[in-house]
Amino acid sequence: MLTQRQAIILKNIIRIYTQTEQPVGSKHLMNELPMRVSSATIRNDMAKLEEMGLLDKTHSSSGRIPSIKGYRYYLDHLLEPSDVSNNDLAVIQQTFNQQYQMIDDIVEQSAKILSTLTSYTAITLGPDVQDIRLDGFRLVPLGNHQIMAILVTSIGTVQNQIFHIPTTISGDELERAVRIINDELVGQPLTLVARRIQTDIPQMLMKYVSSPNGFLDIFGTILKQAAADHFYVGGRLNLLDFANNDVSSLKTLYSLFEKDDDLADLLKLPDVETDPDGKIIVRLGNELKPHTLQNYSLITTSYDIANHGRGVIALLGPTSMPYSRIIGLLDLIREELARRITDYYSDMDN
Amino acid sequence: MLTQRQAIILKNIIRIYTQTEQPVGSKHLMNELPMRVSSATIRNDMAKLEEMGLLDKTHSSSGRIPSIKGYRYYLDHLLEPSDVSNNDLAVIQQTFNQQYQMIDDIVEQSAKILSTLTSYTAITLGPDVQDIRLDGFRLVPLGNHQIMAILVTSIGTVQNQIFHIPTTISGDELERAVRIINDELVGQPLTLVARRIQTDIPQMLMKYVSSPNGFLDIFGTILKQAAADHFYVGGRLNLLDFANNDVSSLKTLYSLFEKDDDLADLLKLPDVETDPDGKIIVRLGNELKPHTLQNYSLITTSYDIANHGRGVIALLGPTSMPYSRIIGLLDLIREELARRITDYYSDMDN
DNA sequence: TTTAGCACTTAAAGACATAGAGTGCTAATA
DNA sequence: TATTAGCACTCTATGTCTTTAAGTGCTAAA
Repeated sequence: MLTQRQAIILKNIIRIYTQTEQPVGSKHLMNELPMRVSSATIRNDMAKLEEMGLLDKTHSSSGRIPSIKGYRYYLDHLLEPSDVSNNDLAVIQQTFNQQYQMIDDIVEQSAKILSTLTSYTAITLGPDVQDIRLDGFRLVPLGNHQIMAILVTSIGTVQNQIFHIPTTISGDELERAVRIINDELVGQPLTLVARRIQTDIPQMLMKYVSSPNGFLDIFGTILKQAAADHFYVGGRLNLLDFANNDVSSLKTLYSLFEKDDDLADLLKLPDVETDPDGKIIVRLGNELKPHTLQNYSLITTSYDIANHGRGVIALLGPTSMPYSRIIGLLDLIREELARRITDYYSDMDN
Repeated sequence: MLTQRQAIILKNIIRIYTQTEQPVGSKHLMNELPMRVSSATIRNDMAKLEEMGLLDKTHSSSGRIPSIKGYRYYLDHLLEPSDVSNNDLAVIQQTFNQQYQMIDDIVEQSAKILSTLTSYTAITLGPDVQDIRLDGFRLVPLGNHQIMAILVTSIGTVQNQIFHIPTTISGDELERAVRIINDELVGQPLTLVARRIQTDIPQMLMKYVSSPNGFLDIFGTILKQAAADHFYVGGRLNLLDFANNDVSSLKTLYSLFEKDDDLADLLKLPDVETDPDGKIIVRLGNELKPHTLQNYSLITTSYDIANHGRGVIALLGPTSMPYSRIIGLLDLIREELARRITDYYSDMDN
């Protein structure tokens, strides 16, 4: 257990180190503490904190820097989120205020706001409703043997892709196939739809369409896209500032951002199901699987939309972030994002 | 005028400097020349080349590095493109060989290949036909007051975007409006279409549709997208390697890649109209407007598709590139890209 | 015209001294 | 008993000096 003074010392070393990125010495720290103690006393406490593994030295006679364990202790026991500044508040309100064409635009916008205000890199994911249903499927002939396949889901997201179709498939057949898909599958959860196009649907199509395989390929492709998570990354370029010229880690991180599956692994929290209140979770580099993230810190949280699932907000930055401010900010944006999406749904319903 | 030996010396200094990034000294160079001369002779020639401004020194007793003027001279008078290696050739053939859904996929693929083979950053632009015509316009209702607008051009490119429509516009009206647009404008060049929706089309719509403005906004938006240039950038991450940790130039370059208009300014060659044979043009940093590009070099060329316009291929790299190899490579990819697109068109026509 | 030879220049690397910021420990103090 | 003043010690950062190696320019001979 830490004494109260040790806690204050740890807290302030972390605060100062975040600002200066330099080891903090006892004399310097003396002038930064809320109470008056001598540098020798601070030195004694620092030695104890180091013994406990909460502080490190860069060399035997250097000042102290927080260790990973020290950060962990700080995050678990000492951190108090601070209020969002008026300036930040104004930016958030103003930037969010606009007309959105679809939910994903709001989600994307929140990643932009978060990255702008923090100068780190933000990642957001739209609400992941367990029972997203198929709302409609269209094939639009574009001429030149091209068709555009469009799939709309019950939460308003739209997937589309252009396909080349061989001359052997007639427009008539396609139209019949689309009608069957819509008659049979609209209103059903995407998971069930995915199962059924493997099982009974092919036979059903067979009756009316001569070669259902090409058609099912198209539908399956776009269905898979619709069912997959789509992440938005804001402030990619900020990474250049806080990755200390570590080109190799930059490369792997940028590649990571392109792979939605890997991002999902990284962000989906193990206890996201059981944790109802969207708690903010900070994971330090060593606690993350890809060891590329060693010197970074990842803050994740989730937001709830009543009856419309739960999404994820995350922030990637250096280990030495001003956590108080950042977490206050994240909390506000979480609420704001949820509110905007809720508004969007209620606008849609009337 | 350079003597033959001076030319050889300049050429070899550039060659060695490209490999080592170190100043080249007379003794070292002596062992790298095709003929046997003493270091003193080389020193004399080097002094003359420096006098002419073709070489620089980093300090008074250092070896020589090529000056910008030296590179310019080399590019204009000494450079001989080398043949593409068998290995590169195999990569190009193999990577190009696949089924493409649309022309832009081929253009994008060529940017990827070029950046992979060079380790630099490639930018490509699809063929820019003067008389791209409107091939069709569709509005697909998606439910929830959303519609997808789709515009197809005569060269097979497709633009689509989702819009929110107010309840005041009826589906019937939209359908009528779409029919009028297609009847009146299909087959006409996009430039003319853009003009006509400012002039006579609004009145024409007025007769059949109560409020044509919302509709024209949608059509105008997507028309503008279809008429704009769409660039593909390959090997963005390679920039991290050859930008020497210059974070600020990295940021401006990455931002540049996002702005198609700025890229167009940069890449569209002044003499692209008058130059029929798609010559390869190298522009060094100081010859480019954005002074962010000071330490880089931009190689541009164009490719012709008979009756289907002309596109642009570009490569951004450090000033000290192995130009012989790069230019040979660029030339081959230019031909290959043109061939693939031509094949695509002829496949489409039967 | 070319080359050998030589004096000169400079950057890079190592050796060394010094200042400054920091520590740990001891002994005195409240 | 907890705190503090004092002091010896440690390590980095900085500056100076020296040496080495790679290079140059110039001169005189081939």
